[in-house]
Amino acid sequence: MNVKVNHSARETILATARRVAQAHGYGGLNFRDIAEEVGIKAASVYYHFPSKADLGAAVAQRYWQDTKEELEGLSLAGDASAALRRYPDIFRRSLENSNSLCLCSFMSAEYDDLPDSVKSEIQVFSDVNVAWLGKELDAAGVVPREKSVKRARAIFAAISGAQLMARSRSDIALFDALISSYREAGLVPA
Amino acid sequence: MNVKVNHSARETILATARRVAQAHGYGGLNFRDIAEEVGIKAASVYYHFPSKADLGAAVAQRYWQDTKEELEGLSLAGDASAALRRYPDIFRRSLENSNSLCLCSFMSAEYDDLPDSVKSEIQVFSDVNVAWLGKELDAAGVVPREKSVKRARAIFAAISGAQLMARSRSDIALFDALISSYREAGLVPA
DNA sequence: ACCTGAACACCGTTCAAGT
DNA sequence: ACCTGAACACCGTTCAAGT
Repeated sequence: MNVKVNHSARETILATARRVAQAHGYGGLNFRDIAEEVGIKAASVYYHFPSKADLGAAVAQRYWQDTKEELEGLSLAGDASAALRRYPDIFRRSLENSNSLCLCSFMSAEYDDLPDSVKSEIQVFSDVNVAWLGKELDAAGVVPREKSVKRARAIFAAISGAQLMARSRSDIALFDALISSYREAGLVPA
Repeated sequence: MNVKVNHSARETILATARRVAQAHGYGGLNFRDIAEEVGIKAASVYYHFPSKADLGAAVAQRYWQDTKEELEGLSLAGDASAALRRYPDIFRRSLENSNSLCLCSFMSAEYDDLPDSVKSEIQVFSDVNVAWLGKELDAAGVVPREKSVKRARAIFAAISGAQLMARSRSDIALFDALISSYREAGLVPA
């Protein structure tokens, strides 16, 4: 696996903005704070991203691209059942990481206040997740083929909700209990 | 049923703030816009609510109180199975109402930026929902008694997630499909 | 190519002062 | 009791100027 570490200011801005957005949302993103963390001035951020909408869209795009790569890695690491079993861990890791929320969930809440370019990038995020889940559900054969996309959406929504509820209590054990309950009920493959 | 219409400025502020918070979150609450809608000046709002934290906490408290009343009404209207069947409609109605999100979901996303007083009120909201669901699940006998609270939490989290995903697409049919999928999978009583 | 100081318009919030 | 003008701090953005 080729891990690329990029030290350019643009990449540092992107990484910082992503962290901020997962904790405070698009509305909580502000160029002055990001600039301070990166070690440049707010006005300099505009050299790399001409507007807040551009920064937000770039962050959201990178977010789904990274997730897509991670999901592809999951697929390669084992069979479909194993991949599905490990899927919730992606959401768990956000919580482990300073009680962070999925960027897509936060921005879904902020839907009314999002520029169109940001909206469409976060929709790609859920599309990527649903497509991956549908494919793995098909491969695992746990659900009739014609139901796999519908079930994929349900799993994505339910796990997003579990992460949101766990965040509101800063309680990772609650997240685990919710996933376990989804499995017991038969929504999520065990 | 005694419907009380209250015309005091305080009540009008509360109702306006609730609507704004369900669309734009706690961060999106702003005294100038609320004041304009109410017909007073921004500074006057501070007479009724000494700080934004106080307004937020009052809105969140009223929100769970109203929901509690609505749930009690649901319990009285039929047996436990019927009540459980109609539970998702509460979340559906928010979407029908200008694609609004549950206040608790929005504020769970904003957790890091919430005053403690607001945090604790929105936690009461989920407590109220989980307690009601647990009670009805027990009465309906759809799940072993010792699992009813765990299942109640799972249902609440999953339905919250469905509402969030549907909002991000402005698509009520998606909400319906998700709930239907939860029922097919056996998570939510059909 | 990349960065900055300084400024602009705007907004959330505060508070002393009004009636 | 209820409201307001005026001020403050902050934020997104611009731009001429620096290296």
